[in-house]
Amino acid sequence: MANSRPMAVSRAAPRAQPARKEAAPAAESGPLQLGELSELLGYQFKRTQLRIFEDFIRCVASLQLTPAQFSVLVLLEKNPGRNQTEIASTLGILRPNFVSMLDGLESRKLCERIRSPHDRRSHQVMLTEKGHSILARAKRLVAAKHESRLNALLGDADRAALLRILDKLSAF
Amino acid sequence: MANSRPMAVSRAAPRAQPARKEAAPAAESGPLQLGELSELLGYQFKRTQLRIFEDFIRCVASLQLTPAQFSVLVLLEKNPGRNQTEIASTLGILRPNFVSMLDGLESRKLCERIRSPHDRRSHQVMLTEKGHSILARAKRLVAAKHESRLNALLGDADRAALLRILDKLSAF
DNA sequence: TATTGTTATACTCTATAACTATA
DNA sequence: TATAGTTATAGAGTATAACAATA
Repeated sequence: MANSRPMAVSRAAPRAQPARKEAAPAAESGPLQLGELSELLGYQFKRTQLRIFEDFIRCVASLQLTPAQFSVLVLLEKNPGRNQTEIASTLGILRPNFVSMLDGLESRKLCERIRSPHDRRSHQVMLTEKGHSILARAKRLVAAKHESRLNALLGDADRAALLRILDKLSAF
Repeated sequence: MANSRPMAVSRAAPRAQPARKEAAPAAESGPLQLGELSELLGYQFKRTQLRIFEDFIRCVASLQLTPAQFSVLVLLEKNPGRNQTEIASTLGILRPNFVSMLDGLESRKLCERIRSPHDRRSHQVMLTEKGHSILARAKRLVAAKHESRLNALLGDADRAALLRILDKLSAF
């Protein structure tokens, strides 16, 4: 999990040019220049997303839940009785890969599969009492440690702006 | 690469409650409710980032460059002669994993490793002429197809706001 | 002794094909 | 025949330990 903490993705100190020289020869030491990566949305998105997930994992470490597992539990809570195909596809998880994921959650008694009486091919998936309880605790940890830290850094205005922009990007 | 195109992460149509009933029983059909995932920055970040990378890959498909390979080429252009450890760590890539990545680029004659005369343990990595050329073409494709599509969707103001917020989040 | 590049390895994610049981 | 869940499998991506050459 602990990767080599990479540089600060800083936009600062653009290193003044030697005035006359063309094609700046690049520094021979010190931090590297990111060049156009600084303004490449995909690059910045990826790096930021990794940091956010790292923090999420750290914040709910006591409950041993990954971001993906958390997202499944949230979906089960809000949509009890839906089948595996529906849950998986909503989260962008391929059905074959969702099987072992559910196995993990079910073996921990956080959710259960129940053969649907209406269509015996499918499973109605739902949280157990323990699943509800763990999810509630996870939400509290996320709100108190993870989201609050993000909010403190961003401020209410930028957090709202970010969510609005992310929503806009859902059409991308 | 082509995953099951997941739902629209929409924030719309919150499904009016039946007025008196408590604990809304959740829809029995139709799209699932995302619940608190709608406002979970990490979740929205991840989904958006995947879409952005998919588009990037599609846009530079003719040059067969992944986002990671592109980022290496950009870094080599701006920082010629740096060693593998420096390049890799700047991009958050672990040194062992960077070896095969460089092998791939070098076998395509896009870059070359040169034993440093000052420290014969290390390699000075630099773009070849072909590497410069491919990178220039890649940048044009990214600007003309990828970034322009993002900009069209976001608008200048939101693009700038997003980059500013991402920069703020680099301290996270 | 410490560092650079490297190999080997393992674990997670993601992706596709194909099977079974139901419909 | 089509669909839900499943198995098997393959390929990325990511992580750690350890080795040879060099400092």
